[in-house]
Amino acid sequence: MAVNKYSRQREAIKEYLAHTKEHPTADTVYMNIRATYPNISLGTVYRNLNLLAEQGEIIKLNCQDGSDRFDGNVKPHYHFLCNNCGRVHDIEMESIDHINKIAGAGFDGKIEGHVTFFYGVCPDCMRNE
Amino acid sequence: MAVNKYSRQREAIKEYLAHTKEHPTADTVYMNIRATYPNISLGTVYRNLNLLAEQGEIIKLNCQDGSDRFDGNVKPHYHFLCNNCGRVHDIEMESIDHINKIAGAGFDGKIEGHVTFFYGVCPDCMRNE
DNA sequence: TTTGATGCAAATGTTTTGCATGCAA
DNA sequence: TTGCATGCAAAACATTTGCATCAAA
Repeated sequence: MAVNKYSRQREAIKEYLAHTKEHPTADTVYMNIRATYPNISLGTVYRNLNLLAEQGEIIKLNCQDGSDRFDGNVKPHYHFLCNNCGRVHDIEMESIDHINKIAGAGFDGKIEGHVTFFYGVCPDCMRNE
Repeated sequence: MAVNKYSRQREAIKEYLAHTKEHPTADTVYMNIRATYPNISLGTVYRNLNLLAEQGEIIKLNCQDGSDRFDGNVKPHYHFLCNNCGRVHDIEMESIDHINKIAGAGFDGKIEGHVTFFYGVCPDCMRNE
């Protein structure tokens, strides 16, 4: 695979994702990067998001509400989707990898991992109701 | 909310989903129903799938590969996505609802539930490799 | 120079919607 | 009859892609 050339746009996208906890969609990334690079195109944003995700520098979240969102935090962690405001939060929690074994008990295939989304009401929405 | 009127198309969709374990996409449902009702339109298929899902008669699966699929089995159960053939299988397993508590321990919001997808290699693909 | 990256616009794939007509109640 | 459901086609979205140009290396 060819090595990436430097590009200001890609750096800006990485930088933005590294400093936000918003779990933005591709379009939201686009809007934010445009504040700094007004000429950046949506195509470039998509190309770079996919490239960075393939290379493991960011994570592409296939959210339960159907949207794709991006996360600059590549450490394994879980996510929470608020049914009220629709925002995605990180959850710090102990490992639940043992559920792979539980699932494997009644299944003849090979279970390599799992993806889990929690949902409910987020702290912000609980306060403001 | 108005009560549904009977429609052969909607019945055919329910019937089809009740007897398959394929977890088909909307387009696959469309293709299959067309065998019986050649004039059915994709719009009708989408309208009915969404209607049935809203009413809890079928389940809309937001699959980890990005596709939306439908399941006629509304009993709570888990799903497995094969990384090799891309098919979705049902998994019979004991409850793992305790992970909601584990997640709640480090989170200030209210956790109402979770959605989990397991992935790996399915039994069919393990045999044929 | 060479070649990957970009901006732009067109193309693609999926899902939704408007509307006249059909059909269940 | 009434009004929900349908078929059809157009519209709406989200994402990808072709291509000429730009800019790292």
